[in-house]
Amino acid sequence: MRTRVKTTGLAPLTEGRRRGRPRSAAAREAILRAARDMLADVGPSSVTVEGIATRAGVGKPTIYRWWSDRHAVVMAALMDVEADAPARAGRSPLTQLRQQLHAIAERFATPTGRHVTAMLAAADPNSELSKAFRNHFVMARRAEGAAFLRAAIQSGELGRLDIDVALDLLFGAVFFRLLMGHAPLDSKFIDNMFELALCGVRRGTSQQRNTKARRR
Amino acid sequence: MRTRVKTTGLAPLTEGRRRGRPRSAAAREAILRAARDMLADVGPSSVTVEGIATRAGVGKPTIYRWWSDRHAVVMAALMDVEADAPARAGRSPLTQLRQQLHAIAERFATPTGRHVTAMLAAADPNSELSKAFRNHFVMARRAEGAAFLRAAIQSGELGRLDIDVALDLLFGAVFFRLLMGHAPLDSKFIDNMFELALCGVRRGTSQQRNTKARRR
Amino acid sequence: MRTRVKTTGLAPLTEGRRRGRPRSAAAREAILRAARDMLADVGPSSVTVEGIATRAGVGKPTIYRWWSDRHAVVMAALMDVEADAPARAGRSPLTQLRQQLHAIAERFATPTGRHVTAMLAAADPNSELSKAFRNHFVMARRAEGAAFLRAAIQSGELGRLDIDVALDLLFGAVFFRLLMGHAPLDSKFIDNMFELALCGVRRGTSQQRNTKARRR
Amino acid sequence: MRTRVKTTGLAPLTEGRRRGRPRSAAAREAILRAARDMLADVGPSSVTVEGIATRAGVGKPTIYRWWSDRHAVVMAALMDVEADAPARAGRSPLTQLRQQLHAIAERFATPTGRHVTAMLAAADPNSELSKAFRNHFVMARRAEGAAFLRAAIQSGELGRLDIDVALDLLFGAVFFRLLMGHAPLDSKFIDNMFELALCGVRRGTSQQRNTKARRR
DNA sequence: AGGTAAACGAGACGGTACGTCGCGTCTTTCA
DNA sequence: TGAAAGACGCGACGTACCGTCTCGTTTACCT
Repeated sequence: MRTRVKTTGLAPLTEGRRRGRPRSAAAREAILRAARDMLADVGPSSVTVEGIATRAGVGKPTIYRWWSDRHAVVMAALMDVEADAPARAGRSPLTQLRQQLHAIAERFATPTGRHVTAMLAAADPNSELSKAFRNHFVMARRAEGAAFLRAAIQSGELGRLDIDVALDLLFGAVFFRLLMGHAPLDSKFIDNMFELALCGVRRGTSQQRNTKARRR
Repeated sequence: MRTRVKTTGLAPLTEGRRRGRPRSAAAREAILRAARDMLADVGPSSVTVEGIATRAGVGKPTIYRWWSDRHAVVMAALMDVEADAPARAGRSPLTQLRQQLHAIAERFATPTGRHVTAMLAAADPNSELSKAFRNHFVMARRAEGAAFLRAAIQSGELGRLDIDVALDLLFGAVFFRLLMGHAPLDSKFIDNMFELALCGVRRGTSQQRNTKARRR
Repeated sequence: MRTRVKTTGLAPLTEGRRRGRPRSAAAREAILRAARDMLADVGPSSVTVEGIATRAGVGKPTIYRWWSDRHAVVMAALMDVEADAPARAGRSPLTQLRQQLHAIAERFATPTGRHVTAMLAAADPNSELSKAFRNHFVMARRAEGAAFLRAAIQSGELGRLDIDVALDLLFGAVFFRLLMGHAPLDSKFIDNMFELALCGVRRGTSQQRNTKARRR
Repeated sequence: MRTRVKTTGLAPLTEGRRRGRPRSAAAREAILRAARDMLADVGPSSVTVEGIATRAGVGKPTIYRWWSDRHAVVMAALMDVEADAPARAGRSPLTQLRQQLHAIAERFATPTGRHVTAMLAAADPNSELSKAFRNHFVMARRAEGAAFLRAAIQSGELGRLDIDVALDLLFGAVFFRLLMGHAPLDSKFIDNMFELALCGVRRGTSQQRNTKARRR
């Protein structure tokens, strides 16, 4: 039989040592590297399977052995950006959360970041891959953010609030600027936005300071 | 010379009566109608120029006379969705703003709405058409929202705040759920999100009342 | 009614003075001139109606007012090559015939001549226009040749022979070399061919004399 | 690299076993068969690549892998008519030559024969393909005829003559009637033409007999 | 001298076919 | 037996011309 499991480029061919020549991990890496390079040049919708194959010095069928279709390869290539988020050692949970938002903004403000955003929006929202993609890029961060928020509530920095709603406010604002591009996604915006979103449930005196700082 | 101005389907060939046979507005309409119909069926990336031409009873070159490529036609078709604006006759500016957010959520929750969102994110962010597209769909609403916010501040319903930041919080949260799909974009969410975003700058006691009133 | 007589570019719009603006003979000439120029550049199959119209500074419909389709215009343009027939003032009818063959060879050896030959062969053999074309170019010459042959028989230069057959031999040989291009269509060939074709029915001793005389 | 050798449908992809999937000879045959069928229906200028592809159950690009453009495919299809030349077992070389001319006339008098003639004349006379085409169809026969003529001279049936000139007379006459269509290309014409062309260099008594037979 | 009807240039129209590109599959040979 | 090479069927792309159809303008004739 010819059919073979597609690993979607995520799982590392476990399943207990097959017979015959093993799949070339080198080929897989070359493919991803080529795809990443091309993405940087031309954007996701202009990356072609044939282009990747040529650039990676690989046959097209080898690509299709690992991924089910063009979309999947491109997504995999985008997922492969370095794992970032080097464990911000901040003071308070709230400060850590704010720093995280800054980091995200920086990360996605690059051309590649734009491509990721584009793929996020363009893909069939119901596909398994698309979900994995969203999960990998956004929801994982959002989960981090949730931890910070919970910690802040625990520590008394914040009053009671719906964590999901708060996260969507914060992350939404960031990605909205990213997608629309109507105004710069700079650190000032993040601070202001952060402040406004949470000022109603803030405890302590940092509130006033920040509110002043925000004034233009 | 052969080259001719593409009007990007927006401008109506003004510039003072050209020579030769005028372009057929009927053909243009038929094209857009056909494109819109196909969009509803299959999604933006599966709409083909040949399909549109056939369905509209139009030659392919006529399509390319009006728009420069496939992308442009599809965008134009999506822009053509009825201008809605149901003239929310709300009480206070803040209520009106909240109702607007509900309306947007409803609108974009449809398949066509998803398509619009996909195109918004997928298109080359620097292209003229893409900007027009974003402007037409999102920024126009955002501008409406800005008016409500200003009115609310004027009327004393809200304290001082940075309007741009507030808008990106509100709209960002809506589109974030739309894109990520990690949680439902229901009216409860919108109320809660609205509440949290503005609770820090709210005046009076309307807070509790609104939250209850919105329950269905 | 809109329909109008196509004159096939031959008849000069007689039929008793129509009303309205008369057709512009200048436009007609410009069209033919443009077509002829383009023929010389690129060959019959690459001459386009749009090209002619542009080059002649004329609208396409004006072309179609005079001729029914592309083919007809091109043919008309080819027909328009000057009527030549330099009135060979030869001695004997046979010499005149031979000189005629030389003249034809010279005429058709040009690029335009090749184009004429191509059209001769390529056109639908049953169309009216195609017949007129063949008639104009080849059969008219052949008729001239027939006269020479008849005169030669009358004068006793030639014995009895089937004139049609003899003409097809002579003209066929010329056009065969023209089309096939396997060997040069030079004057030596024509002399030799002429000699061989008729040597069986020749009277007198003119045979040797002619062969020598023709040497260059 | 993407570019690939076009074999012009003549050479059989030899050159020492290429890598990758070999070109499908079956597809090539199907293409030619489809093209030949369509030629019989509609004539060379109405045969379309898309039509061939559909009829042959083949993708358009496959056609362009074998031939460079429409023209080349049609020519190849015409070349593919069965190799004929049923080895005329005649008596004398001269009789064999005459029979050959009859055979040619018969062959080219069919619609397909007309198409061949049309292509012969219409194609760019300098292209490689065009030369091959002429060679295949006409010059190969002419070479056969040359052999007959040489044999006839050797055997004393004919006196000395320029073989090239004689061949162009004979073949020219046949193709002239074919192209011009001013008179039927029947067997009587061929006999008469044959007689007249060679009567001057004929030996023996067959001359008179034939000459009488020719009279109408 | 003015009307008026046809021809004019320009160029958009519905079509058809072109030749190309990319998809995802298949069939070879090579390592 | 996996991988490179690359041909395959498919189908859409964007372009070139075809021959027809408006447009607004020009030009000669005919009151």
